[in-house]
Amino acid sequence: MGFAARAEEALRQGGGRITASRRSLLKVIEASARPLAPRELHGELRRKGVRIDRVSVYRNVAALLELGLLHRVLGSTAVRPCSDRERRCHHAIVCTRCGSAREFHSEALERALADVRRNTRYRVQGHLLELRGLCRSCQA
Amino acid sequence: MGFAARAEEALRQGGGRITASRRSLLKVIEASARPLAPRELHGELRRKGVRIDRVSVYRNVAALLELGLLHRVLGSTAVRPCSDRERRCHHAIVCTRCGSAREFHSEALERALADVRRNTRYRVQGHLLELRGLCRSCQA
DNA sequence: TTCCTTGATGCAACGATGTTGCAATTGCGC
DNA sequence: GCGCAATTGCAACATCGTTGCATCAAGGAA
Repeated sequence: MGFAARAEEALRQGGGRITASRRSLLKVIEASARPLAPRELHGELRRKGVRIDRVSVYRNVAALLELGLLHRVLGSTAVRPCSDRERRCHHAIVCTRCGSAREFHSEALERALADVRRNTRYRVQGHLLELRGLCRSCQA
Repeated sequence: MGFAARAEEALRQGGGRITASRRSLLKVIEASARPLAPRELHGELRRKGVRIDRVSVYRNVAALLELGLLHRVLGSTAVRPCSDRERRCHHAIVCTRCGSAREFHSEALERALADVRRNTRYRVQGHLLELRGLCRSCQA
């Protein structure tokens, strides 16, 4: 199931409504190969002729983050759809040139993190992890 | 060598000058147990009677980041001193309650990251990693 | 289909944060 | 001390995100 469809379902289940602007927003997020910041989302929508206020973009992005449907790229306000099978711990690698993102999962990494968790005096609640690099096509 | 001393040395080597406000800023950063955002640094300095403009705080923080003397906490503008032995790859764990930060190093983690690096089609350039949790005293 | 409730939107105003240009100041090598 | 250039302070500006409130419209009920 695509991101937009999943999001609509989740919004509905939370007592939300599916408006035209919302649908357009979800479509833009789904269609983008790279994470987009609220202002970029707004610009993209306007370019497409969708008349939507930037406030609504902010509010919708906030709602989608709240529902766990979006991830925020570390150190930026850009967001991207969470992977479909979100239960496992996923991390992302973001292209420093074009901004495209891919999620990955590594058992070894999970084990190493669990290790760190055990060896610290902190009570670990979570972690932020993101790789940076050049994607396949940007390596040319 | 403390952070302030290291920073003064690095600034001097880069052709910089050591002004009174700079010295105070470095002292505040060094003395703080937790990462501070520019506006917090400014507030702290004013509270101490140091007359400094917020613009100067921004410019100095930028310079120190540029020199690799400060780290920025992920997802915030707060900064903290880099560890003295900065050559090894260090990561931080930040207390979600009081904001205090500790650096840590894990061989297993490094190995796991190297593993991920090998298994992706991206040409990895770097990574962002930070743990979140409760420090010893905030667990009470 | 039409009505009605209430969530969603647009607008305007505001607040916080960070930046830039420029004149005045001051560190520091001479 | 002197003078150059780095640094600072000030003011104005740009960006980004938020809030209050009146209006609109989604979608369930009749």
